[in-house]
Parts: sequence; structure tokens; C-alpha cells
Amino acid sequence: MQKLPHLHNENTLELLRTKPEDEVFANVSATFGLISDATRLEILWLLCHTEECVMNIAAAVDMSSPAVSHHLRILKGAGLIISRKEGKEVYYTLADTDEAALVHKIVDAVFDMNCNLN
Amino acid sequence: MQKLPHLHNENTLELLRTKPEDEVFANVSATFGLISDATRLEILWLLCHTEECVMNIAAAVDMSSPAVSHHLRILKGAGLIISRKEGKEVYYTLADTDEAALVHKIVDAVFDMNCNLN
DNA sequence: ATAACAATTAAACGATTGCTTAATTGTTGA
DNA sequence: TCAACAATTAAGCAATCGTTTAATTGTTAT
Repeated sequence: MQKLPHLHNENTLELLRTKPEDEVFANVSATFGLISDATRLEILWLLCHTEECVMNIAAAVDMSSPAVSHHLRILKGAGLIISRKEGKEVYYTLADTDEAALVHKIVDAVFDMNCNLN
Repeated sequence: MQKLPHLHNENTLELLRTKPEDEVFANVSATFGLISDATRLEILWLLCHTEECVMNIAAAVDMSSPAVSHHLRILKGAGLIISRKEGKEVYYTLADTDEAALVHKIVDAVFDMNCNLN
């Protein structure tokens, strides 16, 4: 990307030189994709505040355990949550990482904006 | 949601009483959905920093104008960007609202975390 | 051993999403 | 008036996504 069809804004040309790589946009959008589904967001919200087993998570979000398992897999694959096995159960909670903390903060901020007590 | 299959965590029951309505999760996840697509995120990133016409945006993100028009429609529908018509061209830029400012801030934060100068 | 239960995996599906091509609207300048 | 151009809209399509049902793995208690 070097040539623009029109040139009404000097600012834009300079800006394009600082534009991040496509890969960065892909990574960042993938992070937002993790919380772009209402069910997954609800699960993550829960795990930001407690540690729970799959059955309880499923009951809390009113969804089947395979469905919940699927979402947990995605969140875990992204490193946002961790799991711990104890007996028959697997307990999930938010990962203790900078990325997870940032996502938590971001989620809270948007909940706040949607003006709910939170 | 009142009954949990198991009860290993007192915390959870109390937490569930403070859980936001389903509608809130839907709204918040929809906001993240806006920036969960790499192309749309790239367009929004541009419009956070400049004002441009459709053709220039299309050139900058290397995509057809119908495709860009489609994304602009979604972002505008959500109130994140505004448009201004001048002659044959329509110029888009970030909306001057609290919500748009928050999204901008959030996007910047995640770009930072992906450790790119930004 | 086996029965009960928690969790995951797999296959199938319906719905949504993002892009393409083609047609349409609206504006400017010849 | 007409030709060129910017933008939007519409229809169609492939790919992705989220859920369901069914089967499977693994653990505990009888």
C-alpha cells in the first residue's frame, strides 16, 4: 500500500507508514473474537470472579456441557483461562497473566459503559 | 438460574445474584464483535487517526469498495463512526462519543499488549 | 468388576458472516 | 445531456461458527 486514489488528507499518507502489520490486526481481532460471543463472554465473566467445574458453569449459563466444554476449550487455547483437575471434575478459572488481566479490565470497562452496576 | 449441580464454592452462589442480564452480555459481546474482524479493525484503526473517503480506505486496506462499504455500514450502524458527504465522496471518521472513545482506548491497549510500538 | 457420573470429543446441522460480481443511485464536469 | 466516477445496494456463495446429539474417556464408589 503506497498509492492512494485521492489525496485530500496529508495526514493519511504519514499515518499509513505507521500502520501495523496485517498479522497484528489478525492477532488483535482474534482476541476480541474470544469475547464477541455472548455465551463465551458470560462464561469468561464468571471465571473472572470464581473458579468452577464444567457442570456448574453449564448450569449458570443455562447451556449443555458439550457446548460449554467447547467454549472453555477456545478460551483455554487462547491462554485466557486455566484448568485444574480434581477427582471427576475439572475446575476452570481466569489465567494469572497480563493478557487475561487486560481482557478482564476491558470487559469490565465495556460493562460499565453499558451502564450496569457491575 | 438458582440451583447448581454441585457446591464447592460458596463464592459462586453469591456471584450469580450479581450476574448481569442476558441482554447486557448480548450488547457487550456485540460491541466486541465489531472489532473481531481483522479488516473491520484495520478500517477502524485508520478512522481513529484520520478522515477518509471510501476509495482511499479501500486502497489502504487493500479491499474492494463494496466490501469496505459493507464494513463502514456496520461500524456506522453501531455509532462508532460518522460520515460526511462532500461532492461525489463520502468521508468517514471516528464518532465523537464516549463509546467510540472507549473502543479506541481499548483497541490501543490491546495493540500495546501485542507489543507493537503503536 | 461394574455402575454412576463428569468431561471431552466427534459428526452433523443450521445460521451467520464476509466477500464477490453486478446493478443502481447520485454527483460532477465536459 | 451525457460520460465518468464515487458510493451503495443486492444477490449469491463459500467459509466459519455455535449448538445438538451421540459416543468415548476417565474417575470414583459400590
